[in-house]
Amino acid sequence: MKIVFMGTPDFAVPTLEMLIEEGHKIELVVTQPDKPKGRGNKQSFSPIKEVAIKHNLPVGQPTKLRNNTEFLEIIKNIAPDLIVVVAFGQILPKEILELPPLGCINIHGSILPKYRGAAPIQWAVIDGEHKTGVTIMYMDEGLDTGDMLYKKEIEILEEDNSGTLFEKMSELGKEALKEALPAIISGGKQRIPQQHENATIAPRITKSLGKIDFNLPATVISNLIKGLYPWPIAFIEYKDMLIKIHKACVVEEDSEKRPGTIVKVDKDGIMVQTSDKMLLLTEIQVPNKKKIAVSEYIKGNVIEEGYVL
RNA sequence: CGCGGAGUGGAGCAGCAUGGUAGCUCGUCGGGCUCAUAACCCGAAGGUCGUAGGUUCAAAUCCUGCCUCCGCAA
Repeated sequence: MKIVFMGTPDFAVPTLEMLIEEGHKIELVVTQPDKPKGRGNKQSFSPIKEVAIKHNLPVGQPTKLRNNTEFLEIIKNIAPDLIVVVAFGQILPKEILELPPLGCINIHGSILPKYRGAAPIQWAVIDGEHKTGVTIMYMDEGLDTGDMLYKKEIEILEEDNSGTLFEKMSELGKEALKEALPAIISGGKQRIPQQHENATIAPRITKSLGKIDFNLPATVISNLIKGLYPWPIAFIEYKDMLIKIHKACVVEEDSEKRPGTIVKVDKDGIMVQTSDKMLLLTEIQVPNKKKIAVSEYIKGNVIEEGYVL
């Protein structure tokens, strides 16, 4: 069986490695073009490209797929039986979707039809969901609207953030696909249409989401901080400084001060009043510096108690 | 040539424009107070100020090269 794999970030890596280990013939690995990255703008490969190179697999990096006849020809010549797409970052045009006899399969990071779109994992954390999962689905022309085939759930723990959940779910996605593969190869008899009326959208995360509003309840803010970790990181404005908040926890106490008031600063962290309880900021980052525990930061810097954020 | 920041006792920082005894907070060690303590008081140890040169009577501080680290943007 000939497979074309499309994917880009770390999230897709376990799945690609699984397909290789299972002995499937990967005819082509498609990933996003190399981009200048890091200090000095050095060119860098996507994690998926790294894996492809390691296994001597051919790599394709089209800038766009839509109206790209050249790339379409390449795929046609390969004549894949199946295309597997994991966090690829581009919409597949109809011509490609219709090409493989076994279809185009996608691993999506939510229990569809909830959280369709670019950032399902982050939004599940931000919304304070207690569980989420992955869905294996047949792709169609819509945004994560295709027929479903298999699901696998996972609990979102108190200590989870988007980063930890990403790691767990990339493994979960791999397992789900592994388990669903026999059904896919046999022709996909169990297509389950989505209940479109229950769909919700998880749009791309932007930095501006990260501004913390202390007029919200502590739990909501805590979820936001966890959902935006490890990127783009929630932040506060303190005296003309943007301070990123990497980690924080809810404290079950109410100081009855105005929301946003810095109630106390010590080695445990920065205690801030919210609309209900208090939030203890424990790991922060000031401009041009790396992230640091508050207990370290206050050894040489001052955070003013009583200041209102 | 993407933009920018930084290298000072174990940690986090100040000092540098106006060169001249190396300072602060924390930690460590010793002692004291206390029923007790991560609290408080007293004391101590610990630094070739990244590196190589230059200017100078004198350089953490001014000049030049080099090394290393970090943040942002994507």
